[in-house]
Amino acid sequence: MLERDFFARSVHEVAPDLIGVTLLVDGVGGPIVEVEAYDQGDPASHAFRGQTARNAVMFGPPGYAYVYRSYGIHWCINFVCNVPGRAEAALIRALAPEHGIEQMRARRGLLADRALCSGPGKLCQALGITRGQDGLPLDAPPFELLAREGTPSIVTGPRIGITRAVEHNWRYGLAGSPFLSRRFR
DNA sequence: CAGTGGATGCTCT
DNA sequence: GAGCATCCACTGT
Repeated sequence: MLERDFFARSVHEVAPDLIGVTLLVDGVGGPIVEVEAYDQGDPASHAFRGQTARNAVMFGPPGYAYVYRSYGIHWCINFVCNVPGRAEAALIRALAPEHGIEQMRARRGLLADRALCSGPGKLCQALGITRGQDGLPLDAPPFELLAREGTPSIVTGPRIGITRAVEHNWRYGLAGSPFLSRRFR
């Protein structure tokens, strides 16, 4: 498991450190290969305009899951970072499917491995993440986070799917991974 | 491969 | 009533 205070830091430190960390939900998942950072004062962040019912978890303590519905169809999961009130979070965008691949296929349909978790919405569908996991701590079931071994080679670039604050290179990925949602330029 | 548009539900203006 | 931290199918090269 990750150290208790892993998430009690700036999201800009946590996000790259998440690359290579294994995320499991009820034993299904694999090493994270793509993450985006959203911080306080970030016009692209859900927390930018203050606390609401939807984003309340972002304003709470670090080390918790913030799950929201995207485009009315998909679910996306964030890990809350920093200290309460700072409302920073790392969006988990892709992982390498290694554990429970059969269950992922059952949830996603018969797809190539590289299509199972290569996007925030796909990843949540493959791991069975919904509103039911919003606000749950990351150091207790159904979650399991396993520290990475070694230091991965990390690439950065602009975040995807946003219209504001596009200038920041706050998207982090595992260099050369075939499981990214999109290539890095 | 690149580009486009529809599906769909909820939040906030 | 607008606008999404998306995905997939479909079009045209």
